[in-house]
Amino acid sequence: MIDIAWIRQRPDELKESLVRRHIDPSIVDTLVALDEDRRSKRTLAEDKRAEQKALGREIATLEGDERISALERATRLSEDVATLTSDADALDDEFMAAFAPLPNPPHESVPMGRGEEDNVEISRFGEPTSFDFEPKDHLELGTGIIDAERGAKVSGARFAYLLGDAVMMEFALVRFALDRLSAAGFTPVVPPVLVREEALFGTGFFPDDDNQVYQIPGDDLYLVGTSEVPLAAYHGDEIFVEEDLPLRYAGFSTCFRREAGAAGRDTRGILRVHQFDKVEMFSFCHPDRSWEEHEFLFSQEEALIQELGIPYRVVNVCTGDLGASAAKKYDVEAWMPAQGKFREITSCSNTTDYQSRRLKIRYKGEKGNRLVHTLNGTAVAIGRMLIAIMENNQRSDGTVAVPEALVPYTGFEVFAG
RNA sequence: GGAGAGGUGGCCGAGCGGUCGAAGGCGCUCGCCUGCUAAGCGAGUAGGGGGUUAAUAAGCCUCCUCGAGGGUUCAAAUCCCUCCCUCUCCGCCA
Repeated sequence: MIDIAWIRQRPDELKESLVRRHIDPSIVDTLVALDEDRRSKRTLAEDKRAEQKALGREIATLEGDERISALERATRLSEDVATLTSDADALDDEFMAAFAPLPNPPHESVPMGRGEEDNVEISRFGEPTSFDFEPKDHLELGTGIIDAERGAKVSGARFAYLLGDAVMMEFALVRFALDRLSAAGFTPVVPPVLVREEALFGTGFFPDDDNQVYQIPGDDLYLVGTSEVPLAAYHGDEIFVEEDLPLRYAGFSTCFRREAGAAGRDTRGILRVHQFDKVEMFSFCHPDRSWEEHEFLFSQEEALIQELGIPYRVVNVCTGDLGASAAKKYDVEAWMPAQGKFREITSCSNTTDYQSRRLKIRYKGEKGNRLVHTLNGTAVAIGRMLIAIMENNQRSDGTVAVPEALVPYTGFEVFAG
């Protein structure tokens, strides 16, 4: 959720930011009018309520006829307060329903664009891997350690079993990421993956993306698509001491995504599945320093991929491809030899105060309590990283070389499907 | 799953229908005092919304919040209902 002050003080600026995101800016005029309306209604209701409270106090001191006539007046007042209040509430609801979905204004450095194709490449690392043989894809390489067929039998499409060395690789990657991130000041966390609706609303996934989320109907719980959700909500409704910022966490969790609307896309292998594990960075940071923090998180992200030796490029995600909560986002796209393409493998966002406002996460500063900024970035998305490693490090005999940095964690240097 | 107890400010804890956003204590902040420290004295110390203002400076006015949401009442922290959470005992369990 954005700051209401935008509506009141800088409506034109807000319109511009909506235009950049290809959203009809006329909503702003509606909201300005609605906002004035609701405030004047609220004032009316509050004045009447103040009157009621004053009379109530008086009644306590009255006796006899005086009391009786005061009670009569109070009854009428009470009715007035009830109607005025419910009118004001209705206007508030109407306003919030239109206001809450407004997306975070993009940072000035975010490129204009409609969709993924307009993201702007800003850097590259390494060279796309070349082979003197026909490279295989991860399924061919992992016939015995990635079982998508039985995954489908048991759970349906987009589910897979990981076995044997693939599992060892997963835990090696997790431990590798956690070790590096701990050293950089991140606290490792294993969060709950089943959360209440408020956590999803607070992080901006609801109401916009609710069709991507698995629900547990009997218990009013939802399976998270990323540990960003429980990590952000972890400090919900809290007020930090300014000196404690930034607070950095590295969450490990399974992630569940319905992938609604992705039917037919990336159906082969484990690139796009309903369930995968991921190490995610999350930071609660001082609002004046969130852009530095964004670069910092991203540098951690790059350091991990570089150490694993995967060729990649970085894109600055354009306005049309940015989620509602992000003011800016970098995606890392790893080179996928079997596809001959760069594919998204991690992403790193500054959501500024969009989440903290909804989740009420503040710090106590000299000028009073202010909202913190929150940021998130993928450290390692296991499935996709596994694909990148297998496909880039494959050898002509169908085996895969373990990246040097991972060998201390796997205990083996080569594996085969 | 069964039985019981409870959720009040940074913390402890009183209040059980009106003058209570809330006694008292601890902690913290500022000041005073004191060779230093400790002790002592005085003042202050929840969050949020709206209004006033050039101002998300101070101040002032006002509303909301005593786990959440409903209800009763002229009036609710206090009474009733639902839900959430915590604790104790029993059962079950990785």
